[in-house]
Amino acid sequence: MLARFPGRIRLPSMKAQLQLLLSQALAKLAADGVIPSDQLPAANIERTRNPQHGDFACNLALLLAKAARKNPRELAAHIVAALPESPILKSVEIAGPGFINLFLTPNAYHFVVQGILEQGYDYGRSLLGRGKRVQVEFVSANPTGPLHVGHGRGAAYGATVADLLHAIGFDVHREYYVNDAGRQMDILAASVWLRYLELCGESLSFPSNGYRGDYVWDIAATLHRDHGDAYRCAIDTVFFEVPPDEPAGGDKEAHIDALIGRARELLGDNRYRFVFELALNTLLDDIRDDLEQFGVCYDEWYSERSLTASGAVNKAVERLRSAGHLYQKDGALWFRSTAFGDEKDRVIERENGQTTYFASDIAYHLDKIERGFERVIDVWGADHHGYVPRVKAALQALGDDPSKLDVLLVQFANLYRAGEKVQMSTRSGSFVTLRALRKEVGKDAARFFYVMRKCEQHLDFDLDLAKSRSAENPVYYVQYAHARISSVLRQAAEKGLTVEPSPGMQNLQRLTEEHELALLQSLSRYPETLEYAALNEEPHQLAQYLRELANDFHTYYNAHQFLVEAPGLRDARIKLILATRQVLRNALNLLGVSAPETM
RNA sequence: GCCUCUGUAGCUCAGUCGGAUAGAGCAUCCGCCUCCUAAGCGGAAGGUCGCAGGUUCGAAUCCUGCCUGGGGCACCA
Repeated sequence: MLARFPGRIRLPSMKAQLQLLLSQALAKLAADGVIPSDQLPAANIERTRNPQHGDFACNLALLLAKAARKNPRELAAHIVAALPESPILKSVEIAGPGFINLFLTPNAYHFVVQGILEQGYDYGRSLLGRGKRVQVEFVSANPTGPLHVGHGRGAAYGATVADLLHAIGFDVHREYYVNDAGRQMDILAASVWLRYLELCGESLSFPSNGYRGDYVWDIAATLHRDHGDAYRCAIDTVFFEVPPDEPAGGDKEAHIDALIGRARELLGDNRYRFVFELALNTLLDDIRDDLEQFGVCYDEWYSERSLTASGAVNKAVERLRSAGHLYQKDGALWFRSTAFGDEKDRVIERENGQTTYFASDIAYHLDKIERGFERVIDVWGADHHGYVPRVKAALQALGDDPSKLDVLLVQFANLYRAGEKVQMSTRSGSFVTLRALRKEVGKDAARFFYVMRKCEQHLDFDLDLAKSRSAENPVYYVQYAHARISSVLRQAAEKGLTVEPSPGMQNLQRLTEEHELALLQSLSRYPETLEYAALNEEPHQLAQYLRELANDFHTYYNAHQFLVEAPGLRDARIKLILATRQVLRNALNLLGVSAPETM
């Protein structure tokens, strides 16, 4: 669905047009021998903060002065002289130590409105990524319980990064790695079975290390409703010779492991498998549904178990072995990851013969590379950061380029209600689920708030603010701008005022008010903002931009009437706000936030 | 102890891979609706960019050291 590859040729953005002019100037100077022709720098320009410095400023002369053996101002004069003519360039000035300040014509901005109206949904999108294949793996929470608010941040962040990359022309593959193997899943299966036994009327002491959430009861109830006593065993046989639990002075791990073993033994393979699958599928369905309602979709759900079944894990282990990176110690099989920068070696296969989670992960990442992704992005919780060096070490040991893998670490999100931090703990089961958060603040606010901060920042999520229908709430603020424009357009239609269908330039030249120029300037910034946000995996840049754009619009709204008598000016203003609405839509859409027509 | 993220206005945070006078939103104070949604707008005030050195034309940004806070250092996933 989202894999649709952008087909339409887009106009270069305002910034790209200027950069082209500057690189042409540089090429000319290089040909004339004014500057060294080797390693020409990219023609970087930036928006100025001070309008007296023009619309864009360029520091090329400062950067090249040394290599050209000229003083910066002199070199700047050469660059300016070499600049080709352009209809968007009004004037050029050399300022300060050697900055080249570029002043644009009013028409340059009027072209922007025209471009937005012509390109619509595609405005801001580009082909920069050249269809390069990128995989983005995110959330990948264990299906041992519903998603909580921490996963929510990874979901919003990962989905937005993927959408941003797609928007600038990458071929993006979104993937969820399902940890459907391993001990945690067995603990879940055992927990469900024990709750089921309780529903059958058995009384028992629930293991301290088992899963205690209500959803475990729900799955057990399903099992009991559909299958009656078919999975029931006498409680004495279940706990017979099981080592004591922690509260009874024993070891909780040994206790739960023994219970898992007993479940397998008493139920037999088929019946155990059934309980296990019921639990897994119920939770996976729940997670899938949860994410879907959060506007987060995947191209693939990749099963950890399939890696073992297909022999991929063994293959990865064998490749490491034959390359001489494995050794035996203390009965276990170790990977010498320290040879590739990790701080200690890691176990691949445990003493009991089972491969570790790490072994699966090596196989998984090897598989990602083998599937032909030129770039692999993993979005992990920051608590997993210690895991990065060993995965990269494995890729390197296998002869792959570890720099293809980019691990983005997302810091924790704390919820605040009435100024107080909401206490959460997995152990007590008191964590807040993503579903509950969505129900409380809505999808739009949740998506927006999650990506408002850069991912390495701890996020303080103010629930009251997210719910408030006021100007302080950035989501409402931005959405309100969209609704306001829609409202104006409705009234224009009611009054029978039509907009010229052609996005022609004539009337746009009437846009000369200060507020209009500010709005035009913001609209022109959208493509470069999107590109920057995507390349740096920083959705918050887009959120920030939306607030600024909405602010420019609200200011304009308060200062001027749009539906004025003069038809030419009215047409121009309507086009301007139409363009504004389009950009608001495009950006909100990329963040997974709706753009309402009314509020 | 080691690794990692963080420290910018009273609070929450931006700051475009080194640029010109460090920005925004809250909160505080002062203003703006007979007018397209006041869920809005304008203005004022607010700063030793954690601290100390270094790199250079130029540092909130890069390097080193120290301090503060979060997280991580399993034959768990």
